[in-house]
Amino acid sequence: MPELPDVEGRRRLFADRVAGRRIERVSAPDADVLRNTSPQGLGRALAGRRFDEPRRHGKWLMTPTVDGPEVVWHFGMTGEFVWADRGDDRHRHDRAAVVCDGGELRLRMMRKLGGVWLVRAGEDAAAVTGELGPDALGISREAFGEALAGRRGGVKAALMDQRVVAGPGNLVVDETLWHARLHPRRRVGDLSEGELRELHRSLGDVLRDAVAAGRVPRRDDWLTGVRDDGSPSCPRCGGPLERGTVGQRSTVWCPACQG
DNA sequence: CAGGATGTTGGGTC
DNA sequence: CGACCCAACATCCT
Repeated sequence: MPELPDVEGRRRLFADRVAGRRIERVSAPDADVLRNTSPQGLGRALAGRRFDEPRRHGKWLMTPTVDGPEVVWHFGMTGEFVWADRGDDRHRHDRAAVVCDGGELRLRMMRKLGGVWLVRAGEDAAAVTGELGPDALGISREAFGEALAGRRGGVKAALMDQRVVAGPGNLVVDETLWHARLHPRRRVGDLSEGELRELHRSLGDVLRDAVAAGRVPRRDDWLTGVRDDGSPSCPRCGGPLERGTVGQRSTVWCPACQG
């Protein structure tokens, strides 16, 4: 699930339940999800410290400790946080846990595509995340225009590129293009000023509603609610939706609405 | 059994 | 360098 709204939901869980807690130790039955450290290394770096307020950039979550190192999380396609009582039975996909006073934070992740990184004080989380464009949530019309300026490829590929704007994933991008009535294969350079404005507005609408839901919601009046149907119909015009591959990703769009 | 799934990286080509 | 394509990663589901 994890696209920007899903990661924002995890950030909120962390802020509500984990920030301020004293860290006792780390356990990682699947040590390979710790990408640049070991269970022992992470435990030594964190034990005795307290988590500070988390922040998010795109699909990345940064959870600093007070005056100490920070932990950087990426959820891949299947990762989530679970706040559990200490010692509760582990789910088979609980890959790592940070044991705190009063509970433990689990990283539950079926496919191990995400991971956990340790960023020591003085190091830069950007070395882990790589280059990221401006966060897509609340991005201004001006910053959005600058991010897309000079792009020669298709609009779906551009919005999926985390170096252009950070946060949108496959579902959010399809949803945004459907809201904006733009075909996913349109070239960025061919979009009119009005179409760019509509694209920016749609991205904001989709992200705002999804963030409020704490995840990308399945809604009957959105593409998300029908895109997995056998023969999906457009929630707007009722016509048949089309499926294909755009920008190397499975894509759904309405051939009647999206010109 | 084959193929696909909300993500990213690293390789290669033009 | 930019755009695009593919394979790989790990696991479950249809």
